Amino acid sequence: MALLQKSIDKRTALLKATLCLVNSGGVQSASMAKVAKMANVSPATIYLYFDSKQDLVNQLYLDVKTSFAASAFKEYCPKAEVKTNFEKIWLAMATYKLTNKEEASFLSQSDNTPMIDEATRQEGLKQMQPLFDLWTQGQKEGLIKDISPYLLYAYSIYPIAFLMNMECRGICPLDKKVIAKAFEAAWDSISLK
Amino acid sequence: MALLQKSIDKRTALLKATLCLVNSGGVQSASMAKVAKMANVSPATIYLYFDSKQDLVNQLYLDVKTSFAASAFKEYCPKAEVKTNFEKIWLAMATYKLTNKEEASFLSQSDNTPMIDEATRQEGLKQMQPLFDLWTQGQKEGLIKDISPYLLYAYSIYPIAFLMNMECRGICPLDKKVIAKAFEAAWDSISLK
Amino acid sequence: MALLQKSIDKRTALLKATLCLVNSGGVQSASMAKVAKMANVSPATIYLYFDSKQDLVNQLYLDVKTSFAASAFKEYCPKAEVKTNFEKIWLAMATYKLTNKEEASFLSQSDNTPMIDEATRQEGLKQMQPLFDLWTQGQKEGLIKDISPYLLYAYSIYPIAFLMNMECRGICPLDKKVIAKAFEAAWDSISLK
Amino acid sequence: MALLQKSIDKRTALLKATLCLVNSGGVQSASMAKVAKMANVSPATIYLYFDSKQDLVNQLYLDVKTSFAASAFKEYCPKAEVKTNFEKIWLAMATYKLTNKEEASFLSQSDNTPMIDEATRQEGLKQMQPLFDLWTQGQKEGLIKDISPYLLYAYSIYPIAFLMNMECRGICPLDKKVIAKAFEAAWDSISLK
DNA sequence: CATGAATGAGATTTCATTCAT
DNA sequence: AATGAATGAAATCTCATTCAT
Repeated sequence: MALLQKSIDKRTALLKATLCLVNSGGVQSASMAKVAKMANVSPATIYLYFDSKQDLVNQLYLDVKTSFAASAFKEYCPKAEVKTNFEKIWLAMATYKLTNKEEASFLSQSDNTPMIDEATRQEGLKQMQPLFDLWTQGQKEGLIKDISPYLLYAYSIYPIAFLMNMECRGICPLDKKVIAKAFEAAWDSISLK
Repeated sequence: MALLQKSIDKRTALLKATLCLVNSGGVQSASMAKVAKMANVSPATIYLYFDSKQDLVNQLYLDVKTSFAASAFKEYCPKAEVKTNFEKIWLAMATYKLTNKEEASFLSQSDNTPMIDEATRQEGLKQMQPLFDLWTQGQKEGLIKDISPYLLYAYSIYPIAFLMNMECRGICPLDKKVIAKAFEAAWDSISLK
Repeated sequence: MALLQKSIDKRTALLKATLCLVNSGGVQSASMAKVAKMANVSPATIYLYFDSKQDLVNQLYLDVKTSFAASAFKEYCPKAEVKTNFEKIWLAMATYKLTNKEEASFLSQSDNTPMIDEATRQEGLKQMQPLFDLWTQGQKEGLIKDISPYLLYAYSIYPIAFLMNMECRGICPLDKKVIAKAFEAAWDSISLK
Repeated sequence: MALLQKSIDKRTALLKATLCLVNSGGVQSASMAKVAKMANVSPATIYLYFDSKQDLVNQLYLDVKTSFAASAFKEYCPKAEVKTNFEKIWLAMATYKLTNKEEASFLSQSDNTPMIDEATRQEGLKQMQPLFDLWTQGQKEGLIKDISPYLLYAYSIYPIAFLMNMECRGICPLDKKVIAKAFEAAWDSISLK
């Protein structure tokens, strides 16, 4: 058990190191040697936890995406109203991205780069299922536009990533007011009327 | 003249090869050797046209961004109405991205990856100036929400990239109907009322 | 222990290979690939022991200079007479250069070439301190001309390198008689009377 | 004739550029491209004047050695006394090295480095013939020690190079007094009594 | 379980040289 | 005579991965 604990710590340290390095210089700058050094282990040790660099990055992606989804849907309540639920989820997502900038930045890189396996990406997408369900419900109730969930995602969720990037680069600070305006825009783009 | 022409051809071939390789596997997989081979020149020749790999990628970014902007603003007419102009620009952008998928895919990668110099990125941003001007005008006329241009961009322009990615991966085909719906969502997100 | 021993062996083999290659064709002809092959390791292995080619050459310089100084001053005895001491040192130096031609040849190259860092060169110079001290003592005792140590070095020590070069090129063989004459010339150039 | 003149200028410019570059970073840093640029010609032009890089360096060596010898023996008068003649030559050499530091530095590099062909080096050595003749004369007259000319050279001429190097590195400035002391040491090392 | 050492393959970049003009 | 463009070969250095311990 002590050993297992230790192992989990190392796995976590390795993922954390990878996250940090990929963020600051892309996948190419996250060499296994640097990852190992930052996680205070030997390069060889990485291969006890991951099959390859590709596997390391994929697992990181899944881990982060899962933690992102967990945060997003924590307060999701199937019985509540659609808009209320959407707002909760949207805010939770925005909050997660503001609070966990490294993770957010990594996800936005992964989404636009061939660095993650297609299969893994699909796996990550499944985590968003509750949101898709909510939209279907909203469409049935005539609250949300009857368009493809990809459009809904593109207009109501995806923009958050752009705003995050701007914030991280110091170009556009995100305070509560801006967040509120952003949510408004998100809702306006997908809601009927 | 013959010499100069030849040179321009090679430069173009090199940029084209880089574009193609970066798209299929990220910057890291676009090795100078592969780029050279695909452009049918010796690796050493690349350095007659570009200072370094970084310079090659930066110049590609600027070239593509410039061609994108040229297409986007081709029919922009300062005297026309704001919404008409915005629609023209938006459609031109969408058309460009649908017609030049490689370029579009490259731009979306560049925007979320540390592969382009910050300075070069800023340079590229300037190309979007006419759009910013249009928004300012729209805000004065009370047609467009009084929010930061970054928000406007995030909600009305940035989503196009997401839709492109989905189309490229065969997940969400973009026909005229979807495009129309997308524009609607874009306009709804930023317009007043 | 086994590991450490092995490491020292490899470091030594790499330095030895570099020495040999630099001697036969200058720094430029001592490519990392050739050094690696001659030391029976992979090129990558070199970088486990040295930071860069520059570092490799610098360390070689320091190693050789140190071993040279060790030989030179082995029998140096502060209590003995100045001339006796000088003769011992001078002969030890000449003997070292005759016995270790590769090292001697390398040192004479280093001293006239921009291949060694200035800092490293200074470091190497410190090894000659006992000789400088001896000269100072000799000057106090009125045995040695009251001139800059650089002049003393130029006339009594530096010429050995020239003779070595000639010997190596088969131009001027150095037997005991010649050595004796050479020492005489050295002493005549720096001694008073 | 105009053409010939032009050619000589270019040859000179190329040699000058090579001299400068070899001095500041060794042969390896004097790439043909850099030499061409510094001489304001195309790389291809170099090959109209020299067969190869090796040939370029060899010819530079011979040119410099010849100009050095010309200066050294300008005032040499077979009828004058040995010591007078030697002093004239020695001073002319020292003066040349002080006045033409670039050339001097290059010569001292060439003499200790495998960068010059052995054949070319021999060729250069011939230029020193008048000095060897003078020594022979001096030995006959019982003024100069009866030792190999290589010893004589090593002790009376070679040290100048060392002093030059020190001066160039700012370690040991050479004023008239030091020069006088240096000559004294030179003469003491080779003269009888 | 953990590692330091080792490496073959490959990355970016430079170089001496040639050739069409 | 002169050149700018081009290049194959090679230089330095890095990397993902393995293996003996």
